[in-house]
Parts: sequence; C-alpha cells; structure tokens
Amino acid sequence: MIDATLRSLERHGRDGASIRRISAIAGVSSGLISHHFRNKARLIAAAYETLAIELQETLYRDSARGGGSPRERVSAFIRASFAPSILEPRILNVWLVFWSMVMRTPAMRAVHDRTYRRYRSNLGGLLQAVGRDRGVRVRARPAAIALSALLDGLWIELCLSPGTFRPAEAVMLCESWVDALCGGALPQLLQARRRRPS
Amino acid sequence: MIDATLRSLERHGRDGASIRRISAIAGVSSGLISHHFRNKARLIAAAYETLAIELQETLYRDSARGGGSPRERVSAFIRASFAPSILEPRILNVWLVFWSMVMRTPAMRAVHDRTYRRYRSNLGGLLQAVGRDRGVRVRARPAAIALSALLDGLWIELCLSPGTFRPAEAVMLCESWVDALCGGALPQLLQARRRRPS
DNA sequence: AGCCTAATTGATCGAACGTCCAGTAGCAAG
DNA sequence: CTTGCTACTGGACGTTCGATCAATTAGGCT
Repeated sequence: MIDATLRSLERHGRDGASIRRISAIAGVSSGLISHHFRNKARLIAAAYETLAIELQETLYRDSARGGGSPRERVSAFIRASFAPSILEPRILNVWLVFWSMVMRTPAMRAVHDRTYRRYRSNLGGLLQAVGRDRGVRVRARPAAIALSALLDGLWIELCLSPGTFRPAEAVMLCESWVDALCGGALPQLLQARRRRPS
Repeated sequence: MIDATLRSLERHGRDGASIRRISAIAGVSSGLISHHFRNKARLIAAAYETLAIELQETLYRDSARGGGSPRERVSAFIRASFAPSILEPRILNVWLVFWSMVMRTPAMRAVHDRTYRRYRSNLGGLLQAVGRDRGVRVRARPAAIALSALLDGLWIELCLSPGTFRPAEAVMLCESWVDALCGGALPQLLQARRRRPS
C-alpha cells in the first residue's frame, strides 16, 4: 500500500498524492486507505519514512560492500549516490512532494529531521574514518553537512536536466572534495590540534 | 499578476497554483488570467522565468557591490545566497512547485535550462577571475557546477529545517571550498598547464 | 455452529478545481 | 454615432478531490 503510494508519486508527481489514484494502483478501494491511515497526510508521512530508510540502507550497504579501506567506502557511497537506480528523475518527483510537505506539516518535519540526522551521522562517521586513516581529525558534523549538500545539489540538478553534465562528473566533484578534506585543504573542517607533521 | 502568482505559491505551496487563489490575490477575476495566459501552465512558466531572472540579478548586483577584488566578489555572492531574504523557507515552496513541473512540461524545462546555464556562467566567471588573481587556471564549468550544487544543497536544507545548522556555517563551508579551489587543492577543477611556480 | 472483531467495499457529500463563454465596459478610429 | 477591439467579469459545466459511513465479507475463537 505504501509501495503503491511511492509508485503513484513517481508516475504523477504531486497529482499522484491522491487517495483515489493510489488505491487504484494498489488494487484496493479508496475507503480502505482512509481506514488504515486516518487521513492522507499520515499515508504520505509513512511513505516518506519508508523511502528515506530504504534509501539510506541501500547507500550504506553499497558503501560497506565497497572494500576495506575507509576511503574506498566513501567512494562507494558517492558512486552509489549517483547510480542509475537512484538517479531516476522520477524519484525526484517523490522527494519534491515530500519536501513541500515538510514545511507545512509538523509530522513531516519530524520525519525529515530524524532521517536526515541519521544520514549525516552515517556520512560523518565515514568521513571521520577516512581522516583517521590519513592522520587528520575531521569534524564530522560540518563535513557531513557539506558533503550531503554537495551530493544533494548535484543529484537534484542531474535529475532536473540530465543533459547538463554527466553522473561521472558529479562523482568526480565529490571525490575531489573528499580528497581536499583529507588532504588538509579544508582547515575549517578539521580539529585544530594534532595536525600530523608534514 | 505574476507577482500575485509568486505570492500565492509562497503562501500555499502547490495548492497556491490555482487560478482561483491567484486571481483573488491579484484582485481580478479568474477569467482574466485565462485570457492573458492561455492556460495555467503558461502562467506558471512566466512566473518561473520572472523569479529566476530577478533572483540572479539580485545575487549578481550584490556580488558586484561586494568590493573590488574577485575573491571579495565571490564572498559577497555567497553571503547574498544565504541572506535572510533569500533564505525564507517560503521561497523554497515556490521553487519546489517549479522543479516538479520542470520534469513534466517541456516549456518549464526550457526555462530551467536557460536560467541555470546563465547562473552557472556567472558563477564560473567569478571563480575564474579569482583563479586568475591567485595564479591558477580554474575550469569554469565544473567549478560552477560544484559550487552551485553546494549552494543549492545547503540552501535547501536550511529552508527545510532551519535548526539543523546556521547560515553562517553554510557560508563558511562555501568559502572553504573556494579557498581550496584557488589554493590548488582541487586539481581536477584546474587546467593542467601553467601552474604557478610555488 | 455461533459470535465478535477486523478488513473491505462502494456510494455519497460538499468543496475546489480548470476551462469555457456569453456578456459588459472602456476606448480609439472612421 | 457607430463600429471594432481589447480588457474584464462572473457564472456554468464537468471533473476530481478527501472524507465519511452504512453495508458486506472474512476469519479466528469458543
């Protein structure tokens, strides 16, 4: 049922957030949806949480599969973020609907804050591990904020107009940023003390 | 009339994209809008183009006012991107509506491609000027893509949940990236030849 | 078998939507 | 004054929406 919601949002964007459309895709009556989720907002919120968790698990799993070294795990994470299955412009449709509700309904804001905190926490951990490997102490929070913003910004633009640049370029831009970070070129993102002797 | 459209989208998000609501705000009859713009899609597209151009002019004007040196102009551009008037979460509402239509109607995609190309062109020019000042040859296109993605990603997250981090942190993250760029720490974003002797 | 609860249906309601169009008002040109 | 044209009004039409609810079906428990 949540699956039908996501598929409807993919296909029709905001117009897909209609109980009637969703029930048609799910093959059930419209009344049933209003019965299980009390109203439309709850259904959308549940779909949001499901998609966010599922996406993060996919990314985290792919990054863990990426190899032993922390740097390789970050690379796998970045590559996975621009994998064809993630890059589907139709998925952006879904997120746009969710984001537009985040600012309107407190329940959606709660889901957003919770899932994004987890996302940044994962990313910060990966980056800190890379830093430890290279002898720099990465400040996890701002580093994760920056890389997640870079990933999101590139992903959105790629979905909006896929012809502007290639996914490989997006990967390169993120990798360059990580290289600069653990090369010490972003001093504001490192702890002040215990700089490794050059 | 276009102004009323933008105000309606700010206030009500996607639900504001209704001819009846817009005509009420504009103080005219609903029929008049269908008379001047043939249908709703044309009205929204016109509003999109107006907002995009107006925003870019604001940013470019602020950056030009930022001072003499290219580096100061980029700083002013970054600060302007996170100025309170730009950071209004209500403005994100408007962009989300536009973006959701970019993927559905070719006319909106055309407006998006056109305005974003100009945006990146401006940004690339600024970054190249900074590079010239510091003796590095910046590749304008990928550099502009990266910085605009970083700006957008941070801006979106700030609008979605303003409590996650402060605008000053967003500015710092962008400034750090620019410093890394013109410090030579992002070699993939520089022309290979004519590196200045260290 | 009998019963209770939960799942499920489909009709119905009022509201809001986009588009259309007959009609009014203002104004410039003949 | 008349004619033509444009700006503009506001109601009608058909559609779709979210929510509600009485009625029906299914399934486990005694």
